[in-house]
Amino acid sequence: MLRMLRLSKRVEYGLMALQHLARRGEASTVREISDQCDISYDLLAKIMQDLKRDGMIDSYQGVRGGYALLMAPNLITLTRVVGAIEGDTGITDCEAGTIGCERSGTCQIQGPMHKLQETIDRALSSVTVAELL
Amino acid sequence: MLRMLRLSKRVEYGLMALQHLARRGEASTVREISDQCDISYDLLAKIMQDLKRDGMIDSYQGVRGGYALLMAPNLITLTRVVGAIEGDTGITDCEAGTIGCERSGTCQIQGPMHKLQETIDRALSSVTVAELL
DNA sequence: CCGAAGTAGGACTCTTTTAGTCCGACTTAC
DNA sequence: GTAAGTCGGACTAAAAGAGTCCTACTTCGG
Repeated sequence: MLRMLRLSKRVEYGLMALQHLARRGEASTVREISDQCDISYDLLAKIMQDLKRDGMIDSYQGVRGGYALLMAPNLITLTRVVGAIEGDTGITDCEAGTIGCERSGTCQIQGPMHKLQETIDRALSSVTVAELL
Repeated sequence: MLRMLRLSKRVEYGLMALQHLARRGEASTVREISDQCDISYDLLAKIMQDLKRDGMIDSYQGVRGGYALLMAPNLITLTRVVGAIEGDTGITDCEAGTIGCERSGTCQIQGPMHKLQETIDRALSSVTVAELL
């Protein structure tokens, strides 16, 4: 019913996958992870590509290929995972900073919303993959 | 483009309306607020009803009617506004607690997500309408 | 050098949520 | 009794989210 203020499934799946990689010390295939975590293979495959593009994991192609962590789990913040998978987010249009909010002249809640945004960012950056283990 | 982890427009509008009511000491009509804040009249009308149902504002019907604050601005938390307008929210399906997450047996990130949820709740309850003035 | 097991990635489709509109009813001051 | 309000249901349109499909390209092992 409600989706506001919610993490996307893709971010959830990304976190699960990172957790899996961190627990297992070595590389895993998408199939392995999608089976164990019960996630759609195709969907997870895309997410892994996003995470790789960001640089927090690396990929090995061909048979016997897979993905492996490239950073220490305690250095991978939730902020970074969200950024890698979804691009920049923000509590409001303003904060997301995509296109200028057309109400910016009249809007009287920008300041407080900005402060709230900072608080939430702090919350997100305080959680790392290490916390998931 | 992106809506994840974002406040809904309805919550934004609700906050603007509450701010308006708090600044003006007396009752305002929906029309007044929707004009000044540049919000769709029909949409805002619905939101005001939600806020009233919650008890943070009261309504006066008939000509010369309108809405007025029923609580001190510093007692109206963002948590409460979100609750009044959207019902319960949560960072994940689990946390929203609507229906049991079908992955609850396998899911390995519940615990940490719960902690994150608490942090975000704390952030939301630390902001009140008084901060918007 | 071929095939199986991988990753890479574009283009879709289906569903849910959000935002916003429309309309008719009820209430009350003048 | 009518104009200016709130009340509230039903509806539509647009966008985001979740997931699928299909065709490459890469590489190990026989």
